[in-house]
Amino acid sequence: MRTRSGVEPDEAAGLRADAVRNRNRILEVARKLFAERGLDVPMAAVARHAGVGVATLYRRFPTRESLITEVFADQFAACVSVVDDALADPDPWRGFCTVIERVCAMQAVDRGFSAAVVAAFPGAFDVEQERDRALRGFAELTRRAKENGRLRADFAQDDLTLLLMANCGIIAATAETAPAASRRLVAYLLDGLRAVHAVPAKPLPPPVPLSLHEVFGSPRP
Amino acid sequence: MRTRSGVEPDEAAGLRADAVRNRNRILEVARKLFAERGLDVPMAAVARHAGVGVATLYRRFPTRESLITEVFADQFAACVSVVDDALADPDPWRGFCTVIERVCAMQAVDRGFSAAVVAAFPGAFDVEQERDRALRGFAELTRRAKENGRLRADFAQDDLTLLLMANCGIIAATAETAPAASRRLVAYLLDGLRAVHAVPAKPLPPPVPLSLHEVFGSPRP
DNA sequence: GGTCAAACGGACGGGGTACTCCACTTGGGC
DNA sequence: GCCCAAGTGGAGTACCCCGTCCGTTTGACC
Repeated sequence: MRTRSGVEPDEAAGLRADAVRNRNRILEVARKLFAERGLDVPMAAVARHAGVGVATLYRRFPTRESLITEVFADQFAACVSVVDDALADPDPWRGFCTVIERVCAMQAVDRGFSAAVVAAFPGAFDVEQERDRALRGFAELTRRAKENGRLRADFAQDDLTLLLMANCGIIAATAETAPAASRRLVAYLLDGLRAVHAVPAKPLPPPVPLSLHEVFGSPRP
Repeated sequence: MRTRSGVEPDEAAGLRADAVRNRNRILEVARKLFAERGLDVPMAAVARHAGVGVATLYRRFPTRESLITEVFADQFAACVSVVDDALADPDPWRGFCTVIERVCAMQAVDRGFSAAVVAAFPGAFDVEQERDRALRGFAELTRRAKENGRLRADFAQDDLTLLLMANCGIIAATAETAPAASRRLVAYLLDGLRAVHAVPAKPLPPPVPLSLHEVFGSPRP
């Protein structure tokens, strides 16, 4: 798993020593606040908790999104490697389940990450790139799992998004029980996603094309 | 289904004619705005669209919650009768499915109602009472459906809440496609809820006690 | 140690929302 | 038609949040 700890490689290059220190404190604090309270923590609160003026925060991260994408870069990278691991599993169905279980679990312990996954900023180069890579990998995984006969054939790519949105809903409405609640939802869903050879239930309603960032598209006239 | 149209029975009693008129316009407008934009529409916006001063709005509905509960009273009542209908169905599993499908569909066409169901204000006499009645009916329904062997035995009461929260998550993250997306989620979930006689999947994680209003419990220090 | 660009912090203007106050208007009983 | 309590609208207050500006401090290179 690729990580960002150690000497900051790229973004912090050329910064003065105190600036790097502050930058790290900001990221650390933001990570914690986002995890606890979600993505709409006031910028001023982040600055205050980091023991830093707002100006410093804004100089390092001109927009809230830039802060968010940097904060969750590790987690997004982790998602990619979750998919990679799963692709290495000889049992594609087990791999498929693992991906969903692990990503949902990551969402459950971090309100901010949960929301970030669903919002999934267009324009954040890094994130977009990694997301696409993860999605391609996941597509391959579903292909194999269907071929293998364990995943129902009418599963659509966009159903992953559906699932993550649903999980996000549970996490948003839930406090310390989020992980347990999420696990239970996931268990039901995975059960619904199995190709059962018993009586097939009614045919599935048609798949829905879902972009991971149409959250921003809600009309506010 | 009990409805509130016609001459306002209780809440509007003793009001002057123009006051009643304004009250209705407020409710009408609020219903539309909540449905489109969710529950956090500014009170001033409601007043403006209703062609009324803010003071008028606040005199009739001192708190936002009082407005919300009044606006969605019909829908909550409709939920009760959905459950009642389902209890009348000789096939308890079909009844069970119908309840979930219909309530989720109601959520899907109304962002505000979707959020209101999950928030489900403690202290709103009416709503609390109706909710409990609906929950009791639903409990009876699940009992019968399990006895009948079509609903998996490890289904817990609180799983309904889980399901509604998940559905709410999809609706919040989705625009005009909400109903279609919701239908698909529900189909998967109901499939996962069936008692399949084929290979049983892994045992379910333990049930989670969920109150329908712990949304307000998120700590903000 | 001296220099200076980089970095800093807090004050500030702009915009938005919740809720109240008060001078004016009006419905409806007489 | 008169009267007055009920009703009304909009201005006003008190927040909270975003993002910038500017006078001051400090790290790093000489």
